[in-house]
Amino acid sequence: MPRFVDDYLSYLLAAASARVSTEFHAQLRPSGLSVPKWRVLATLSDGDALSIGALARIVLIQQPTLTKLASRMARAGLVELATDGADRRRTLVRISASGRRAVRPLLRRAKAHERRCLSSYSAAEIAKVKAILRELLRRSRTQ
Amino acid sequence: MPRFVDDYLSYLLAAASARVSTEFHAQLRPSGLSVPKWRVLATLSDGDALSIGALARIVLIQQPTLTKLASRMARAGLVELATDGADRRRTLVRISASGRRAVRPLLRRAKAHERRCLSSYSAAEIAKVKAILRELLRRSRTQ
DNA sequence: TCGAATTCTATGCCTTTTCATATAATCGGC
DNA sequence: GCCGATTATATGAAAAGGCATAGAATTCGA
Repeated sequence: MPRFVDDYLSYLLAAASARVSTEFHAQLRPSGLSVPKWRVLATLSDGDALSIGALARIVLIQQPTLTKLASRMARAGLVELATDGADRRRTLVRISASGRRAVRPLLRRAKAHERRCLSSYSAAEIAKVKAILRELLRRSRTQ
Repeated sequence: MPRFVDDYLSYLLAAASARVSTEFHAQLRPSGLSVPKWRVLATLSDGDALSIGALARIVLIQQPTLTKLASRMARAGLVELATDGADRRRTLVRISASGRRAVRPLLRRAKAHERRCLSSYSAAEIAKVKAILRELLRRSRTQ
């Protein structure tokens, strides 16, 4: 007997997400990074500094939680915090050299992990799913 | 400039999942249920009792966390706990009458919310995405 | 049927998150 | 330029979660 959740979009997304990221989580352990820390570093790895609020929206963490996470990461030397000169309410978060060193090998592993997860799908299928996920995001953002 | 995460499957899944369930979360607030409580009740709503471990796997919560959540929910009268007679290591969790009353309107709302999220996709697209998500789950389960 | 190995849940300690709100800076209209 | 409204972040107390492990029941092989 199928349960309610078995056909429920929200559940399928949560389950697929949990499965994929839990598998990768195991690869994270040796580096000592938690999942939230990894997400922050991965997000900051290829861009410039972001404000607390902007970063929180991207990494799917609430603002007060990110404020605390960022300050722990700053204490650990993974990121650097600075007040935005243009808008002094803002705190900018930037990846540090040491954060960059920590995240570099993980980015490679993450890409490899994704390839494994998707290895049996065609490029067209992968593109289709990603497009639908992006579209779901875009749509709900503007609602 | 696209960030690393923008094309990263794990992120797209997490983001889509977060977006969809956060929207629904707002509808959950009046009932006083947290997302984990809602998931437990929705899972138990259409089936029989489940053991702590089986339920934890379904609702994507770790076992010690679920042990604590279930006991809070039992204290709140939403579920009932009982030792499994057939295997006395097991604790069975069953939805109570009051839990059922609490979850019934939410199940309707959840279905409506899902329809809204997916309203602009064709039936074929929806089926395709759900199939791929289920396949991702099936595959990683057996690895 | 005995005992080691396995499975299932509970627990304790510590870390992290949440919720509500305070504080600080900026914006907009006058 | 000033003031109320808005936006951005920080903070504090309480709740929840994570990890390691203990305890209890079951299983399986000899």
